[in-house]
Amino acid sequence: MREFMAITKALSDPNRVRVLLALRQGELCVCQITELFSFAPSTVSKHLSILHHAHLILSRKSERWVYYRLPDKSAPVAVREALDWVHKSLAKSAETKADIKKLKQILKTDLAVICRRQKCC
Amino acid sequence: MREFMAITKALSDPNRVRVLLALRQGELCVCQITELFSFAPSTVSKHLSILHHAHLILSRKSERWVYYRLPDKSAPVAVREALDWVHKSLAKSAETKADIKKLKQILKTDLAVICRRQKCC
DNA sequence: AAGTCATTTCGTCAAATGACGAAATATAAA
DNA sequence: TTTATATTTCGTCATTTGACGAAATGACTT
Repeated sequence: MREFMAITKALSDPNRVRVLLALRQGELCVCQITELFSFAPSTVSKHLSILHHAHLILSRKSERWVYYRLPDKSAPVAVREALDWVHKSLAKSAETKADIKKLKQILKTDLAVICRRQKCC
Repeated sequence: MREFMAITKALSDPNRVRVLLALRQGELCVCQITELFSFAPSTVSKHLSILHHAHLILSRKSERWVYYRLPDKSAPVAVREALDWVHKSLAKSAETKADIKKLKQILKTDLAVICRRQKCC
């Protein structure tokens, strides 16, 4: 029950759901997600930690960056089913399409450039 | 997206999830659910209205009482999948078993008696 | 037509949530 | 070893949420 509620609470914020849908395109580092959302890095980090706590995403550190990704088949059943449900329900939504479009642009740009950009404005 | 978030927000409170699991036993009226939860009737009513708004439950008025039930196959896909996911994840949990046990006792008692009982203490 | 009763709506209040910026942390670069 | 940089943690604040009781609603009974 506690684990299940961690999942539903994680899914109860639209921006966290957007993260899950964005990660279907492949793993992303915090600054790429921050760029996608136009939120403060600390805000994005908090959202990611809530998703991570619910085991809906996994993290990996490499060089200067922390990457988050969706879990594989070995994830708990409740997690896998939640992720499938989210994707099935929203993959075709306008919001998801817009995010994926913006994400494609972000992925074209060098990581270091994106991160540095977030310092000034 | 809006409909989907209505569902996830509805599922983000454990008491609302408990309602969905209880309704697997068959339709229940507000005072029976109130009895199960030991909350104020107004609180239960609010929870039910949130579930109803997300289309996770249906309502029916008969004689003096309002009955709530789970929807049938004709419900939206996202709703059906959510309900299946909840049930699959929690049907065997300790909390669910305890609720069902208490519910069986409640169902043995006459509706009018239960409702009247909620006036005094 | 008035009264009763189950439920809902409204207003209030404490607690939780989600946003931010500043400071702390940890790792890579110089 | 110092500096730079990406991320996280912390404290603050406005908003939302979930609880309650009181009052309103709406449908049977009488």
